[in-house]
Amino acid sequence: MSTESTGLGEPDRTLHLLWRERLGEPVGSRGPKQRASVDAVVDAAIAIADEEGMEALSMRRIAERLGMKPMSVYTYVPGKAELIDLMVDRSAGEQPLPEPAGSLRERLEQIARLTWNEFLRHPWLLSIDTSRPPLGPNVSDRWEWSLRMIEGLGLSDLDMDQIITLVTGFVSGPARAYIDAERLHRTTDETDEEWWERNAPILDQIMEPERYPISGRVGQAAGEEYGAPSDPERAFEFGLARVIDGIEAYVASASSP
Amino acid sequence: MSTESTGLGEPDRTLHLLWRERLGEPVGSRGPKQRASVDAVVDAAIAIADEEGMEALSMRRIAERLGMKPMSVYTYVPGKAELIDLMVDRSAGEQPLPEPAGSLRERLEQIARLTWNEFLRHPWLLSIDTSRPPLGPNVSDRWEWSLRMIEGLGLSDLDMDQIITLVTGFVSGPARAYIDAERLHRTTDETDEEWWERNAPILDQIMEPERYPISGRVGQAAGEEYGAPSDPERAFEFGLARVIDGIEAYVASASSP
DNA sequence: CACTTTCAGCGTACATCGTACGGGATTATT
DNA sequence: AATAATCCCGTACGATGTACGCTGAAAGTG
Repeated sequence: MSTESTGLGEPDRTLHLLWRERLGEPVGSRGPKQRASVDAVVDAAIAIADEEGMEALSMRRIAERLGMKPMSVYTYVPGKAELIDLMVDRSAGEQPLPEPAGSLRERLEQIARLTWNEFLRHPWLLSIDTSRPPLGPNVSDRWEWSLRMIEGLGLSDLDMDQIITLVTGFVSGPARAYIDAERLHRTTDETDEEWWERNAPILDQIMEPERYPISGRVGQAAGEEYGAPSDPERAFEFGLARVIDGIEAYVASASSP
Repeated sequence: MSTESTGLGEPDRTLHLLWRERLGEPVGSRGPKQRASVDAVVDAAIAIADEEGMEALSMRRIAERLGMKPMSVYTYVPGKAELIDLMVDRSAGEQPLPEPAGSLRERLEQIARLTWNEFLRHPWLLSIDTSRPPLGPNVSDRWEWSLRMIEGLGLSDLDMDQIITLVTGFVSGPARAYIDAERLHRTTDETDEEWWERNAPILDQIMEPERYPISGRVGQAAGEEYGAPSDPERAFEFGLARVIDGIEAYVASASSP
């Protein structure tokens, strides 16, 4: 139930693993051939996390998937903490990063949608504490790309940093809601209506309606409009539009005087 | 109360625990006196999570803190999952919810700062999947209060819902960064400069500067301005101002025509 | 060829976790 | 006094991450 974190492993060891492709492999190793590879381990881990969630990810399950015994995984990866860093960086490299083009609004939307897509592909990213992201090649490339999208607008370096942080940070909220709703539908056979019919009697008995007039009204309106308790995709579009409006206004006022 | 209802499963149990105070206790229990209480368990759990983080929270540690044996905790709480729901709802009730007053901007700020404070008091809230919040009394009160803060502006019910979601959702990003930075300072004896001096040589060797011109420039500018790798409190203020600007513009356009 | 060095793979073991089960101790009701 | 309910806890099970050290395969060296 508790969340995993990035950046917990040995920095030295982790960095060398993250940048292994651009560093060149150590040549002339003596022992037996490796049966697998770091990439195979990371792929297996991501596959498990995608299919069954982060709580199902264990070193033993990874080994099983690769046809090895548990301890053999440690031949490729120092531990679980470092493996998670590798998973995050690998996920960050899946989508192409197109050359900057279009209006500011279009560019910020592109950044946000890229992040959105990544969360939908790999829901487990949301159960990971990525506050201190691993400084791997793909994460770094993506950061550079994001900044390049808003380069040349007359913004200070600090403003650029804060704007990108705001846009990408915003996405996690609605993405969480989306993933959660989807998982609920997949896990249980219950429809939203059935769930509501099962819980409503208890809530009716417990929550005095006169204490929650606005929640009640808003909740009902939302339910009728969405045909569900929530519509995260819509929340994403709504929030994104507001955030970009705010940023546009700021850029206009910060670059003109 | 002792009905082993086949129709109602887990949510039933959790809801009754959450609303236990307003439901009234079952009177005339036969067995031995209880040595502790649900509140004592929840308090102990929150204390542990506050002091040592979510990963240190275990049923055994809670028992230890209460002077009982591990399995006795299950007398008060069905399991760890339910306990976490109780922790979240209890945390939501710590701060007073003042009557709505002031401009829209001031009100939205108040909502955001309340959320911000809550995350700083209880950092473990950030390592919890709160996408489907427990429908407890404090969480419900807070939701109602938030909606009441923007009632009467001519907004549709859906817009109200989405605006509150946006404002509170935004906070988690910078709060995560803040907590993480603070934890890093407390955990290690290293200053930011020492950390950088230790990692810079590796990064210099690995990351070709010509591939990351903007990141390099922005990172350096930020470092010099903040005297640290980041300044989450500033990011919070910056982002909040943008988000509210965007919402204000929307409210003006949505309520006038 | 024989011999040495190195390292992949894995068997075993340990501490820690959540919690199912069932039994003794304690109390209020009958 | 008998009965029924209920707290507390001893024991145990399966799962987790991973430390340690062995075995045998492959490469380098003579």
